[in-house]
Amino acid sequence: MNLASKTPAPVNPQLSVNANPRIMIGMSGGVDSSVAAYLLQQQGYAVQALYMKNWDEDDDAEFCSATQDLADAQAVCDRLGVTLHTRNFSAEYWDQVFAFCLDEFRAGRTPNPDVLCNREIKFKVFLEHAQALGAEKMATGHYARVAQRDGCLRLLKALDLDKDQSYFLYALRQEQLARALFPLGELSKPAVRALAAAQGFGTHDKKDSTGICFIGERKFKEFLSRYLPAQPGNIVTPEGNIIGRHDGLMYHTLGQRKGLNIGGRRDATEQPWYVAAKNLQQNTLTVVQGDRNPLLFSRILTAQQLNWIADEPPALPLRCAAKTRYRQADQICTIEYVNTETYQVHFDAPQRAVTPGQSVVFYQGDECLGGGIITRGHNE
RNA sequence: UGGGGUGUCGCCAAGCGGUAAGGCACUGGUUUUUGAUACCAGCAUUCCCAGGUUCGAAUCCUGGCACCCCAG
Repeated sequence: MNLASKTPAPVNPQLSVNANPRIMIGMSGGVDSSVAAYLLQQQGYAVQALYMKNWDEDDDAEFCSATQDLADAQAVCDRLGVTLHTRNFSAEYWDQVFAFCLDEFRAGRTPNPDVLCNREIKFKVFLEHAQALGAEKMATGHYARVAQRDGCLRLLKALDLDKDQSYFLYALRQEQLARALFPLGELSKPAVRALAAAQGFGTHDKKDSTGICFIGERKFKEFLSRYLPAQPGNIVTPEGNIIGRHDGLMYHTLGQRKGLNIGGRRDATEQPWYVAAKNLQQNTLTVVQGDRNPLLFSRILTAQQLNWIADEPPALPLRCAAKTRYRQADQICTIEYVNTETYQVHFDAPQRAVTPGQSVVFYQGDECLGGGIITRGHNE
């Protein structure tokens, strides 16, 4: 850790609070942010923590888990002698993240709330409050790295490629990265858990949380139906045969199998059915059989709202790699310029379920170049 | 109400006298900080109903009932 040379690790952090850089760690009550806080302290930072509650829970289960998360975060902070602040940014989350997502669902697209949440909440609202509380920098438990290279900050994949979360961070800008630290970027998940156990953190064996950040795991359709009421329509084949009913296009996404309720048919094979397209005008869901069905694949995608981590777009066309979904293996592609707002990505191999509203994120080796929102997948 | 056909899990469907395959759907779990996908597990003591034959019947017989097709 070279940081040690810049800021000699104090024997007792309490004695040098004023001398060391002040940092605010976003704590969720999970093992990752617990260990991140510990590591920052080891590196000599004057650490304070901020627990955010950005969703006013609407059911008891969520309330309980939020309460437990806060208690877990507090326990870790107590152990580290770190002050834990709490803030409720529900209004900001709703306005900057959720309302936009609802609009996207209404438009038949599939938004990624967490990409937005990082840009608008964690690395904006949170950062501003951290600074207001006296911190110079902020940190999170994300698995990603930042490095200075050729005069600007680069976002790099985590060393643990199995946990790499750079996909969710592609929408950040230089000024945000300049204030952010990711202490876990060079550690493996097992190493993080081992550190947590060694420190006696109760979170060391806590199950990783999944689901939309701050909202948590939900039964998707049931959850969304509270905000977007059912709008039943027909499920059709590409030939136009009606073979079922759906409760609303927004409850399904491209490539999805579950929830179609299509059983065996005399006129079809035994393969499962998948969503191939949505038709908003007719309110129909087009489905096809077989997870390798050609109608589920796209060789090209069009993307907008691009963000380049390095601020400037790279020279195009550019051969690089891309992911159209989190945890997907890198896919070789060529990025082509269409106009200032629009780019096309041509994949060497057809991609399954390229979905409007989702993010395409570009990589060159271990560097995340940026990404954008998919507006459509196509083959020519 | 003459002839023919069919009735097995929510759906498709094997079985054809030896003690209920499989797929889809669904449910649960694993993986996963989106939505998905994938993977694993569960899912008919019972075969339209009632009798009968048999050591033994979803499978054979009889009688009902229902649906489909062709004739009316």
